[in-house]
Amino acid sequence: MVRRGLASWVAGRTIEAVDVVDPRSIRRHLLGVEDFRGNLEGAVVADVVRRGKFLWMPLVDAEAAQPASGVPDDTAAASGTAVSGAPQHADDPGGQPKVALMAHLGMSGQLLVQGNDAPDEKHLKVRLRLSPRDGMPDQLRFVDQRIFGGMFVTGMIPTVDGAPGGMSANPLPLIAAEAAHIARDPLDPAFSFDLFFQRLRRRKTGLKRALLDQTLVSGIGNIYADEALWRAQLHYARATDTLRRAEAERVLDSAREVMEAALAAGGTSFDALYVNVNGASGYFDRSLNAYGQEGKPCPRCAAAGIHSIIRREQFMNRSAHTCPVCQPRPRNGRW
DNA sequence: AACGCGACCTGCGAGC
DNA sequence: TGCTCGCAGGTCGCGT
Repeated sequence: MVRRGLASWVAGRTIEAVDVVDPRSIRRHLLGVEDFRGNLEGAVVADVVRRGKFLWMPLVDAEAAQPASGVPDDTAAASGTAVSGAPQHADDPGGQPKVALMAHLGMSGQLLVQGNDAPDEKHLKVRLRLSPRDGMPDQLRFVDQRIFGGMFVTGMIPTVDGAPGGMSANPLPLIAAEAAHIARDPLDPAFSFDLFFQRLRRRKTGLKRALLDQTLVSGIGNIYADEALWRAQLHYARATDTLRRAEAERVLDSAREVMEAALAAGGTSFDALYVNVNGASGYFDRSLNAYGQEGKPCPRCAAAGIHSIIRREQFMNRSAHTCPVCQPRPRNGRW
């Protein structure tokens, strides 16, 4: 929903100019702000791809544009090997993408498509001026209150499994190098439950810890984890090596439901395109059953006429919210 | 391999 | 009223 919306606005358009309003948001681009701009200006956005909380835009050269420069040699070489043999991108005027503009939205980041007359947002960090297109605003803005997120340019490398790198309309078996260590998220069509379950069972850890490990499954943060566990009626400390297949399916299905509900609420709330990986505050306000509900009745138990109060515990320097009745703590690390 | 923890950053609410 | 303080979140990197 989020990514699809963005792609329809920006894919195929040239980045004509880049304003870095706050260089702190370019922190992870090691070659600096000037190199960041140099890589983007003149490039064409080929697509918008998402994996977990990373969202990137593969870039191709405009036919008359200067080649991108300043990309580290190792990533350039890696992407070079990927080019041969990969299928040609249908809408790609300049060959296979070698680099991508990466955005991580962190906690509070947003990508906004805005017209030139829209006033700057208070926390505007980066402004991309796009080539004009009829009926569409001309700016893509990165807005971030807390600077947990950021933008940078990274190389494109082949995916390990040969499947598309992430969720996209025009998938290529390439992935932005900085996201290559991130597992597919449960909404990705190429997500493999079998692979996930196999790796989960081999872990000797607790279920929530595993859900938060982005190298095992991505897109699930503290809030989604608590909500998914509540829906699946599983405790956060449940040992992963005792988890039955049906239980793992249940918690993943629950995570999908939570993610979809949050994305649906977040992707449609503004006229201008509004992207916020955290999901809509509206969704959080209305639909949370466990997270942040300490001291309130468990909705499921209440519906069954049972009195039970959501409990909050310290966990991983964060918090874990559970219903003591319908998410009982496992005994002996087992059930 | 698993895991804990500090750092990063800023708005907000609690407490004084 | 105005101040300080602690907390919240995702990710990374380091130490164990």
